[in-house]
Amino acid sequence: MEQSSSLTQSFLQAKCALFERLYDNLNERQREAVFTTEGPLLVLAGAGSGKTTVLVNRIAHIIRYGNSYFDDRIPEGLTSDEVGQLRAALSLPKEEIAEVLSDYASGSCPPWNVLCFTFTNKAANEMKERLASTLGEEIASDVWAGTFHKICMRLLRRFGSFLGLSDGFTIYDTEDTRKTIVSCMRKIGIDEKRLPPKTVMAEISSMKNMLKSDRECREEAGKDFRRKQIADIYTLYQERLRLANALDFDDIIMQTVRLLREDKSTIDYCRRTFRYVSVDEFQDTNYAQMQLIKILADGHRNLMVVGDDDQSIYRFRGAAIENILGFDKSYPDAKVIRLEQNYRSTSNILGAANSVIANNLSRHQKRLFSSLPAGEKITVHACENQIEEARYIARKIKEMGIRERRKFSDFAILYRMNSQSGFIEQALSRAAIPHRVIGNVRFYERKEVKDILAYLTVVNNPNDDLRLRRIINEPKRKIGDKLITDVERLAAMNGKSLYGIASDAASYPLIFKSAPRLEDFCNIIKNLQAVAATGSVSELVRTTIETTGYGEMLESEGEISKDKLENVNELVSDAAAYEETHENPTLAGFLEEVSLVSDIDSYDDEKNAVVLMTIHSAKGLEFPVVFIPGMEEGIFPGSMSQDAEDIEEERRLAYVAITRAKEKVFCLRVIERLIYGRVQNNLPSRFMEELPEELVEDEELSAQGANRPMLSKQKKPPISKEFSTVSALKISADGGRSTEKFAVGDRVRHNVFGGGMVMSATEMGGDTIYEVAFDRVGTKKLMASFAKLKREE
DNA sequence: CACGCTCTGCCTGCG
DNA sequence: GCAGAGCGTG
Repeated sequence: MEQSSSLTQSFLQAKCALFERLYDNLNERQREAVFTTEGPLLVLAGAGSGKTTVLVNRIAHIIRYGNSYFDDRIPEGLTSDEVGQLRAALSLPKEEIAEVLSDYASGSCPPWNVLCFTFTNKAANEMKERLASTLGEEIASDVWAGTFHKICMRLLRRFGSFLGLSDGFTIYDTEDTRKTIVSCMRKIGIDEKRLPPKTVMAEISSMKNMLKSDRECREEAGKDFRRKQIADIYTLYQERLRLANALDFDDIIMQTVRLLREDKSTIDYCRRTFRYVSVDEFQDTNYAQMQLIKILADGHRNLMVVGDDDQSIYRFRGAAIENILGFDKSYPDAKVIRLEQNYRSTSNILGAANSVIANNLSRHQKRLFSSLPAGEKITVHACENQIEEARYIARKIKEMGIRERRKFSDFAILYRMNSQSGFIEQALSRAAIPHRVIGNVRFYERKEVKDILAYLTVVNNPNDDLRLRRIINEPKRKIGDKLITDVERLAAMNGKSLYGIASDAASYPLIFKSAPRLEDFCNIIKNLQAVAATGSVSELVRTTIETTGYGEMLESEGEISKDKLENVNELVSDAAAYEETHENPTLAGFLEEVSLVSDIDSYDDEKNAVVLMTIHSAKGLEFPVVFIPGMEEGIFPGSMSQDAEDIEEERRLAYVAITRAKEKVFCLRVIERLIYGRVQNNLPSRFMEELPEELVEDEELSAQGANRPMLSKQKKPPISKEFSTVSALKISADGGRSTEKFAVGDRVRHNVFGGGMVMSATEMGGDTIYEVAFDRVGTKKLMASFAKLKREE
């Protein structure tokens, strides 16, 4: 007894020591997260704290060893010799330790029992690649790793018939959704001016994110007319989706939750399959996704979520930061592990980022630290205008490229909005600096690409009226609006799809005359369906371009449509690439793949080029040198952010931007900004002011603009003759002097427009122009001497 | 039915 | 300042 107890002790010690040795490239906290395979686990992973490493190692660990680290059982018939050998194994190279451990591990887990939600496809692919290098290609490919949408689509394709979804259902993108909603509104007779489709879309989307059906939406609306209208549109919209055999992005999640709640065979399958569930970028999940996670994880309760509340930047899209802030309420027994050591950025950069984010109130308290040297200070710089700002960036890239022998791919330019890229692209081109822009117009959203995809969708799912409408007269086939409307009317009357009517046009007197044209179109589709049934996807794409006349149309347009032709042909190679990377390539699979890619998925850090993208896209990436142009009030934070919560989100965005950098950060701003065709003089961003002075190197005056006075923290603002901005704080300080002055943030009242809030104040020719966001009529610019603004009590 | 003119309305953006 | 939508005309 004595003997065996000490043997047990020795064995367990040796086993744990071996596991620790196996992961000695991780720190203690990271290792703990890897070993904690059972039960709910929240990993609060600060920026650059090795979150992905933990996630990958943990999954590999689960598959290989299960809960072996904490499992106190010992293998049967273990001898003291074996334990001695185990101890001796500590000196072996890691691969051999791994071998030895698998002999003694008490558990392992088939890869298909492991589920991991990632934020982008790119993250999922990277994860699979990293798993492949430790576990081998075959095992890695059996892990369920993907975005919420990918995983849900897999479940919907398999079990969706329960919900009435038939094979080959379509995914509606934002544009399809918008068009459908507009058409629903017209049907009901709701004025698009009074109720913008954009608002309706956002409302319906947020209802779906809250898992609310149209019925619940209507019940909640009560007497609220507007909300009742939205509920009506919601109902009709869902009806349209159902008829078209389509789902929108929000439905993919919502319907999956429904499926799991209502269909026993689905939930049984999932509970059986997903023994281990992990979620990356947990701070950006929404309510529906959280419910999905709970349903899936509640069988085995082996749920690990990783995230950083400070990097939650999708609130505007429904992400519920409460998911991460209140995880311990959903799972009171959750273990919490904080990863606070940053391995990415210099301590100056981290100090700057910490100091900015410290201004946020709603967050998990934590303090990231870096063991890297101080490094360079943050450079803060003001330029005269956006052209100068762009040139400044180009010049710095050249300088640092030569002096510090940097590659172009060391540099990233991260901005608040895509429209900021234009000037910078120009400057980089002129300076012959290779660069790539991520985002802007997404490839799959270009008209010509969407047109070809619409053909493919119709081939796959002829009932998709929306896509059919898109292409029935593209290229022109003399099928005009009048005729389409007639076909639509017949379709509604007979309960058929547009295609159903068009393919049988001769039987309807109303459109009998046009039957040949409609039937010609249907024959094109039928022929393509035949190709789809026998040939490859890429062949189908090529045939589509040829037989629909689309390619011919583009060719005949010559030079103007050269790019379009290229894009369309690019689609053929995309299809070929899809065929190569998938085991059972199908048209439906290709279309799904295409609907679910994001622009960041195409980012390839191997290419030696400067990269331009929004801060949102840069989440999860890192670069040696980061430029952040447009650090101005009204841009970053944007003019749309008003309440404290919006500002906190913007601040998190600033935090994300700064923490992307490993070695150097440039914060840039512009004195005179041309925006929406107007000149704006923005104040420096408050986030710039929040940088600690000792970590900042002020390079305020650009070489070109040195002869002109500039705004700076210390200097008084300049009063140039025709146009200049006065610091809002200044106005506030001088407030009570002569005529009443208002500061940014003040509540004011206007005779006609009513109450509102001052958004900006600009001195101009002795007068002050206030930009006021009125509660009822939106934002207006007013001259102080005319507007007769009063302070609102 | 196609073209061209005017009007509007603008962030970020999973998939 | 620019693109996309709506409207009127040839």
